[in-house]
Amino acid sequence: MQPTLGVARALLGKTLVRVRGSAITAGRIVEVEAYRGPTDRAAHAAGGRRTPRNEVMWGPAGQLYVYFTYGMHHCANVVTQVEGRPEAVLLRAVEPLVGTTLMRRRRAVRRTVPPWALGRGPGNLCRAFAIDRALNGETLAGPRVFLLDAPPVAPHLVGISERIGIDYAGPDALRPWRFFVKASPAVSGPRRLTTTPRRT
DNA sequence: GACCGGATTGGC
DNA sequence: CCAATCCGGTCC
Repeated sequence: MQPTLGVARALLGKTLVRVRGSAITAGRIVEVEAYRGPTDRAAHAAGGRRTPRNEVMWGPAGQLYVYFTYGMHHCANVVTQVEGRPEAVLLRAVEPLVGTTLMRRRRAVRRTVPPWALGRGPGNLCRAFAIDRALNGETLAGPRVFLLDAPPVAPHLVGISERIGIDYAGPDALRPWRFFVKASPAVSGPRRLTTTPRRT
């Protein structure tokens, strides 16, 4: 089983596809973050916490872990390890490829918002792709959500930084577990690098 | 059962 | 900088 940092890195460039009835949206994953089980204070499974909300994280790899936060946003993760080992990769941004009109309607944004911004940020991504808790535990090989494989993004094109929005995590807030495609306009948050890209 | 704060976002 | 707006986690 590939380590979660490797999965995160490998997810960059792949296409996320969402099918709902006849409606199809798809986008290229350009920003992700790794969250690693009990020892990661930023993770929902920090300290070994196992609750109804994060139960899917404790399950096998290849499922979607979707949670609701700030009273209004959903965040989607890919579970990455075997049962009993709660690690996941948060999908933070995609570049829309298919269904931009539908994404715009779901987002309910003004026409001045450019297409490349429709999947920028974890909450916006979920809204554009109609991902909510109904998809928590959904397999990523299923009819409603799946990934299309793609060659890895070349290391020199990948930025690495601290994860966003986890200041409460103490020293773990500094871990360089965010990966993004440097050239993509759809990347959310700062592009400052804390680490030089390397093999993972 | 109460209380606190969030893996966010957009507007001022 | 800050409000929005529910829910989950924690502790009583």
